[in-house]
Amino acid sequence: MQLHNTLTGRKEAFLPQDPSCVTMYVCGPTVYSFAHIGNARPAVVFDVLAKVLRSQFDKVIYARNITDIDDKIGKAAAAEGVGIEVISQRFAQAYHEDLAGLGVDPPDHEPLVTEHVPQIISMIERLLASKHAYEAEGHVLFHTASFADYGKLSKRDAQSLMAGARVEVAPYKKDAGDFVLWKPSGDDQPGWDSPWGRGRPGWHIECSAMAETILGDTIDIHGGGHDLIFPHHENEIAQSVCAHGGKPFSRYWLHNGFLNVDSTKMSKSLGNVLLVRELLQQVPGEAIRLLLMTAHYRQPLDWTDEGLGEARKKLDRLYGALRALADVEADVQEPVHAPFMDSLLDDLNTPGALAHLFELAHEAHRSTGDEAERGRIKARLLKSGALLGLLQQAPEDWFGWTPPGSDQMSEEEIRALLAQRQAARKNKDFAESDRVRDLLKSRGVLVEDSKEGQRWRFA
RNA sequence: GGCUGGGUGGCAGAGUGGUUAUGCAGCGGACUGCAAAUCCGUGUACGCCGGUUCAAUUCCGACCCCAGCCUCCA
Repeated sequence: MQLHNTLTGRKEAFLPQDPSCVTMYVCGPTVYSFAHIGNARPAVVFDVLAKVLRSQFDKVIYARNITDIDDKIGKAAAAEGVGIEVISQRFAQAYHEDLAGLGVDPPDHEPLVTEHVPQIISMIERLLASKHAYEAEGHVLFHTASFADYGKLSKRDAQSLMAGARVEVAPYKKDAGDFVLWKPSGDDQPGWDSPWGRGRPGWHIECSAMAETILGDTIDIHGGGHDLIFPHHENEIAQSVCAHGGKPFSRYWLHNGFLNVDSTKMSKSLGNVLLVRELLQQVPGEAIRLLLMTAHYRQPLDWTDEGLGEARKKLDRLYGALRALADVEADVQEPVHAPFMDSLLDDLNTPGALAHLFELAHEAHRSTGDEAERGRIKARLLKSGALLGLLQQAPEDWFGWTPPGSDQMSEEEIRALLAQRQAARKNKDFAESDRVRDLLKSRGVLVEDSKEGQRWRFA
């Protein structure tokens, strides 16, 4: 398998340190509000990666954290006059619901920052002992000048980074590029007792400590959004490498590209933030998932209504092929479609893989008569789809999807009208037949006549 | 300014030193009572300018645009 490694800027053969077990850590959400579609992209990308890895290796340990202590959470809690755990639990649960709606499997581990404070403190103590960190005015800071490789991941020159920092530099920092490991908490802020007084962890140390706790000193893959390369991942490397006596932190770094909405960055001020849960009210989650895979994971992705409509049509096409194979059993012996797999093994090329899936759909419609061949095609479609987290529901369920709470016709009503139309057609009363079809169409129900009889689906 | 990644047919979006991406849309045909679905056929696409090469969209260089990061952010 080939993966693009941000650390080297190249595609490389992926070889885990333990050939029988892959370890992967992905930065998860800070739970202070509902997940938007941009949050969904890494979740889906690394879900696909996990599925592909599981198909190639005996064991995969995938950890994705939840940041449940953060000033934004504190702010939201203060605004409602509740404890931070009320906010973080509410939105962590919402996050789980939203991802389930997108067919994202839970990771093997989902560590909470609040449950790893002792490990965080331990790591900071080690960094202080080895002089990579220093205490100042109740804070503990990481001294970036103490780590020669600082800037390697983001390809930034450490000297110019520190010299060129434009932000106002806190007076207690030795160097502008130093970052906080521990900060003091006021009485009205959440905090934990520590050797440096009551306080709370800085953002970057959390991931280092949780990855260490769950996956060990050196992990195989670390993932996250492109925007996290600097400073978050750069800082994680500095902390972990220095706390582990120079051992590498992550061997491969993977970053997904950003998602724009109508060619514009999503932002609250522009009012174009699309929440996953709102989209799930409008279209099937599978369509959202597929749209997130239509561009290569490292490329930027522009989210548009047109794109979402196309994603639905693509699934109509794929489920249409499965429906055409409804009468045959999938051949369990048949492996995943080979060209499809090759695409995925080439740095997770989902657009290429999807193209091969469409070629299979074409084959499905062309193959007639040869039962065994059709059974193999069906198996390849289903097994390949499973790797992407697609095509796992019954075609009739896909075509019968309606938005929650919509006033669409019930299946009984539709069936009754179809029976009426069938009777009219039998009598060659095509005026009546077309009247019923138009009536259904006006209610969003499209009717098709196939050799197996009438079929319908919601528009 | 520094760093990173891009500019592909009407749209979306892969890929490749010489041969079909794929999907949607369009056009012609088949099938159909008519449709839909499906099938068959159909598009002289690779930012600009040089260079290397028998051959470049694909490699190299310059240029022009675009996006992201450099500050919390997936």
